[in-house]
Amino acid sequence: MSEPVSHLQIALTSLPLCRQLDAEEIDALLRGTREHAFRRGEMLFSKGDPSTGFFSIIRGQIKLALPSPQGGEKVLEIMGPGQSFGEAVMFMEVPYPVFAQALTEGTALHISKAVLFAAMDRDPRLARKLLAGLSMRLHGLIQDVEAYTLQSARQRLVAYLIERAGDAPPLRAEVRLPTSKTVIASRLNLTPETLSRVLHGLAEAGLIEVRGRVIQIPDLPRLASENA
Amino acid sequence: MSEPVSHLQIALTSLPLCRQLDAEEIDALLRGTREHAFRRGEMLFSKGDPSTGFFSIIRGQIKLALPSPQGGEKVLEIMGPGQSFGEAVMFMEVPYPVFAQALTEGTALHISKAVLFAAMDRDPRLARKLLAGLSMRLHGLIQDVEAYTLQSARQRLVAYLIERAGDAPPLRAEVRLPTSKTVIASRLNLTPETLSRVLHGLAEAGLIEVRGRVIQIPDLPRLASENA
DNA sequence: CAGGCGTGTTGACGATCATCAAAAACGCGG
DNA sequence: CCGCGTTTTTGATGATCGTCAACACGCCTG
Repeated sequence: MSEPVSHLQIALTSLPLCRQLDAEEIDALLRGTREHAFRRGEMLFSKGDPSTGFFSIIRGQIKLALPSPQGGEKVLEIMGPGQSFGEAVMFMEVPYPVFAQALTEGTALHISKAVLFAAMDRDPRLARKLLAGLSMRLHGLIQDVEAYTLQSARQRLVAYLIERAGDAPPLRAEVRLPTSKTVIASRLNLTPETLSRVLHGLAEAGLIEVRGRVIQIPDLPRLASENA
Repeated sequence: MSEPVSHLQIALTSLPLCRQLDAEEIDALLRGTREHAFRRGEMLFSKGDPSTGFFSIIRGQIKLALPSPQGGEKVLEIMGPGQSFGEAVMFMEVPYPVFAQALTEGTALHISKAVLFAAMDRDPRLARKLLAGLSMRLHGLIQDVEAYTLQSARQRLVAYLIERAGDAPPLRAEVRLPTSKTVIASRLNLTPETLSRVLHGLAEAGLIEVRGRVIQIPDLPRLASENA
């Protein structure tokens, strides 16, 4: 009666969305789930594509971004293992408003709209989880708007560093940038040049020490007090 | 057996969220619904307040905004009759990330979290509707971020006018600004001075004609082509 | 080890938009 | 129709940040 437990099953079960789901539901979802290995630079989907389900990252990094008219781009989110994206578009009749491109090689799960909707009808907890997830996403976006419209370049960078520092020790905290400074800059709505200068400025003020992608923060509270 | 139909019942039934709900569910929601009359300038809730439910506007206008450190504010949304807000915070354990202030006198419904959650457990369509609503909200915010980060003041204003024009005749379209130019400016992330100048510029280019809060657009496609 | 590409830095310059100040126009109640 | 407060406009000035160009650096390959 019992099938061998695949690594897909394990991956699916460990999704936040799927916690509390019984084995039968997991199996049902599994039937609409495909593993997708991606290469660095690969487009998971483009802006304007129709949605067929949502993605969850197993390994590697993916960026969500908007193309700019002049051929550039604006990075909205840098996502890593355990994070998922593309849920919201499933519930609308519009195509993707952003594109998704791999920053590194890696693998992702694609869960089809059909099996998810079917599972939602059987287990109302799934809908609740999705609502919670979308709400968090919405909240994050509002914070981004707040940053873009109300804060200076320096304030945005400081806020980003502090968020990344998380619960590191308040003294001698260390932050490792998740990807290239160019991408980080776009995420913070800066040019690479401006990011470089602001980092330099913070270092000159003794608030941080930069060594490549690793940034030392000798006094986290003092850095935080910059952002009054 | 049948109660008199209150105006609250009518208001609730006409909510997009409540379409397709049977009379019993409406009555259940009704028990957690309160009517709230508000005056111009009244705060419905402040940033940091805990959520107890969501709001739906019956009559009047309400703005959602972020306070700025220097005492100013950034308007996120200008909402009118039929629109609702505050759904997302119900699904998180965090307080409101924005505040809501009345732009005019009016009335709103407040539907308590408790009765809504109970109704959701009985009717899965409610959850589906909420998911659709939140998804639209998310989509709108992404468009806002796109506008703030990728477009100039002029482009944002043109896009706003075109959106407001909706399906008006392509020639001789007329747009009425929903509120004061100061509030519109903040919504578009401009100062009132800049809004005034950009309006002037568009008028000078023959793209629009401004008479107070009424804006004539002699050639909608030509205005749209401004935003390449 | 040379060459080359992607990434990051630095400097000079400029454009867009905010700020400050003041006048003008509008709306509304008396 | 007048007066007064609010909203909007206009002008002068300036700050922040983007643009363009050149260069440094690491890293990988041939």
